Amino acid sequence: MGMGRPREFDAELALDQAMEVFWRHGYEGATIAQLTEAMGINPPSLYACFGNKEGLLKAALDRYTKLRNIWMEEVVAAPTARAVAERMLMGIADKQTDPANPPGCLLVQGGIACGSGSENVPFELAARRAQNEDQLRDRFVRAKAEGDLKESADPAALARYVSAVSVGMGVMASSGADREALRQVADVAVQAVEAQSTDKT
Amino acid sequence: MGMGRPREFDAELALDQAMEVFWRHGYEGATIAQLTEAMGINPPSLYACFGNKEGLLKAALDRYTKLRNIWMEEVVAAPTARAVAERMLMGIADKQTDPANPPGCLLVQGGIACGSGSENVPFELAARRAQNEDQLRDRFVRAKAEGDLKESADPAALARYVSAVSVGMGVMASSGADREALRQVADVAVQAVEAQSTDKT
DNA sequence: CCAGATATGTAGTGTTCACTACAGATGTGG
DNA sequence: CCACATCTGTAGTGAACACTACATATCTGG
Repeated sequence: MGMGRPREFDAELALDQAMEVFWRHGYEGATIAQLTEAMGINPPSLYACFGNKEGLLKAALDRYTKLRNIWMEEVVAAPTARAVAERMLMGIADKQTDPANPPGCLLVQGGIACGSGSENVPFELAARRAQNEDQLRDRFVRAKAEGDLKESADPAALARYVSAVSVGMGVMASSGADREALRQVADVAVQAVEAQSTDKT
Repeated sequence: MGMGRPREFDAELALDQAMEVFWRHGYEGATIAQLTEAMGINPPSLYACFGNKEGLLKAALDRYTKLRNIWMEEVVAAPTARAVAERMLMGIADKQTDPANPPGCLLVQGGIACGSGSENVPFELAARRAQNEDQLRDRFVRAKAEGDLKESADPAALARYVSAVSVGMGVMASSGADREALRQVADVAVQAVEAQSTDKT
């Protein structure tokens, strides 16, 4: 009972290429031909390794959120709620206009609305955005407990707000907004968090 | 030279139905079969009237933005920059969760990323979102001239910010956020505009 | 070096897509 | 009532899609 022929491509590297195609064209707009060409493999290799197109997307999303979560750890490590929001939104402004990647955010570009055979793709993306929002909410809950946020502040609402702004910035980035424009948005957005904070020093 | 057989369907009514299909499934996710069924016509009638699928989308967008601009007139008629932002974002929260329409905003759901034959669809949507942003900017320029906004305020950045928040809210609505959740986001968001205002009475 | 197992490349499969040819229906102008 | 113009319904068209059958190649365990 041998172990069979080993695969000739690097799955993670191939995933990075697939990720970029989904990022640029969305789930439905990305074709298997584009994906296989970008990945440098043929369709049978893709299907053997990832099951089907949706499986490939999920694998790409796993990789994307994994890297993103590492960054989010740094974000929520900021000392105050205001600093968290600033670090998050300024970082988003930079990342979404990084020329190394397509503009915007994969969790939005991947597919907000889909056709009748792919209804769970938007659902899948939304679930991963919600994870992000939960991390923010937990951090803001702590900020409130620490007296960093006002007693009247609603941590869940604040987290939803920051999440909404970052999504909106992503859409703007994908339609051509440059880094400076996004930073200005982030700068204004942070002031709402500041308004909910206690120490405005 | 006769005038030919008159069309048997109401073009505006048919457009409303097509709009809803694009709104729910996006440009690429919407099929001609779904569109014609919703519109109550057959493909040749669609093509005779709107040219092709993209022409139909543009016609639907024209109708959408026309109705939206009427509403935007009411929004910018609010007395202060803060009131404009509040009226806009609270209205967005309500409209994007109106059960009479699909959730979210057609200018986002229509297609943020598209495949290789439809690159100008996202561009088209972005152009219409930019119109909206311009209306806000003009209003905020006026607010600054009237001393309603601080001297340090950047009307263009504020308009971009409000626009970004509304887009983010739209994405959230399409992924299940209810009206109350969106109103909370709007409430927080308005505070950033308030922070740029002079009279905080 | 052989048997079993898995990967690869070529070359398709059936299905669905946007779009249309065509014939018949329904109007207007003379 | 006739010539002409436009609409409508039926029934497709070729192209592109996600996906796969199959023969071949390359590994491991014995």
